[in-house]
Amino acid sequence: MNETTVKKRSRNGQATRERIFREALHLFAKKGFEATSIKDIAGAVGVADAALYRHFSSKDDIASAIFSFHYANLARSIAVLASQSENFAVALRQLVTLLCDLFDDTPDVFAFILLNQHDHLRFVGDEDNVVTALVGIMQRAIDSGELGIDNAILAASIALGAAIQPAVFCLYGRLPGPLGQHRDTIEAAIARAMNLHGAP
Amino acid sequence: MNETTVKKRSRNGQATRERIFREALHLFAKKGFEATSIKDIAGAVGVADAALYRHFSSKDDIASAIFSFHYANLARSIAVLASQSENFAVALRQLVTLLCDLFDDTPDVFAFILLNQHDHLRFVGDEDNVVTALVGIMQRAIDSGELGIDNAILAASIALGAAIQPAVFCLYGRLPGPLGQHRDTIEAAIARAMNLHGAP
DNA sequence: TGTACATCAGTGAACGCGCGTTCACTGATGTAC
DNA sequence: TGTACATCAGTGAACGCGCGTTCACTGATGTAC
Repeated sequence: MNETTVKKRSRNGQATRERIFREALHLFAKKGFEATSIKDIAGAVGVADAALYRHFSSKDDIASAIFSFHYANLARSIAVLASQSENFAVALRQLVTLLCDLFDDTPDVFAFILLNQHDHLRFVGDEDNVVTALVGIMQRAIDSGELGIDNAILAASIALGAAIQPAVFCLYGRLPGPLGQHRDTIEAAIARAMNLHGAP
Repeated sequence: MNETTVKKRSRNGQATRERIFREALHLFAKKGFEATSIKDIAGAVGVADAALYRHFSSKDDIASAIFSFHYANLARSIAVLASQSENFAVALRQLVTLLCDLFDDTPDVFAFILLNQHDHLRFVGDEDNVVTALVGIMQRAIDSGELGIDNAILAASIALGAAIQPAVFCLYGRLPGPLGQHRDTIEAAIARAMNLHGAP
């Protein structure tokens, strides 16, 4: 035991809160919400179980906070990309790039959203909603004549599935990573699926 | 209390086993495995909790039996469809039809497999495996020159995602059902995505 | 056909375990004067 | 600057609850002779 191992007691709870946030994300992504206990999280952070309750009101609250933060983040990125792309083809390319990067750079975030979406999506409104943003992209492309599928929601689901399922295959080791190496193939396939027409 | 309500005691445990199988599937599909208790299942079946252990060795055993049965069933259907289709385009059409029918006819089965795949897929071998069957279809189409994506696994993931995500949207009420009404659009989109060429 | 016994499906109560959560408490850090 | 007090992050032990599972038992059904 030298002096560097002495427990520091800081009043900056924000730092601990962020470590809980990060470690819980990691465990939830790896094992799932139910299979992760409060003790697991506290152990990973290096504090007693009870300390978690200084920063979050419950186990559910931890998961909700993590999901809301990252999901809203993703939704906002998609909305920004949509508003900044000069046409539908570019928007599709950037969307695929965004999802590939998310998967390759922060696999925990990707896996967590993927695994836990069903428990949280019903609490997410239309604001900062990934699906809403995607459907918006599709509807604009229909209106401008660039998209050759007349149902925006259906088109959004097809494009999303075609982009996400390769990531799922990567996650479970069926497809070698990084996902980015398949980006061009995925993007081209989605572009064909969407039956692109040049804007009139 | 008339005589028709008197509890019958039959020695045919198979019938009870099948009711457990069906009710558990329904509850797992609706609420998920963790959120469904042994009491829930027993209540739905109309027996005491302990009776379940005459037919299955544990709660996990119930879920495993249900998953194995239906997943292997699906995998075999896909393998049959693959072996009986005269070309890749027909196989794709039949695959989409199969998945749409599965969703519309037995939504519980679809939802259960979708929600619980991650807990069970690692115990599934290559025999009777949905992904293996799909990749086989893709590889044959690559060999025959019909498929314009050179990575069979990647192509399988894109096609699967494009077919399944619309079902997920249906399941969560974002896309109006039945899924079958979108079958032609989905199938055409996947065919384009796969960059079909006529067999030489 | 009657009788004695074995088997089977199902019961109700209890068990132990792990979980999320609470509680009184500690000691370091910040603050008012 | 010193002192008294308030606040904060963190602790260890305990709690209660619900869960999956077990157990001894029941009574109807099947079977051997």
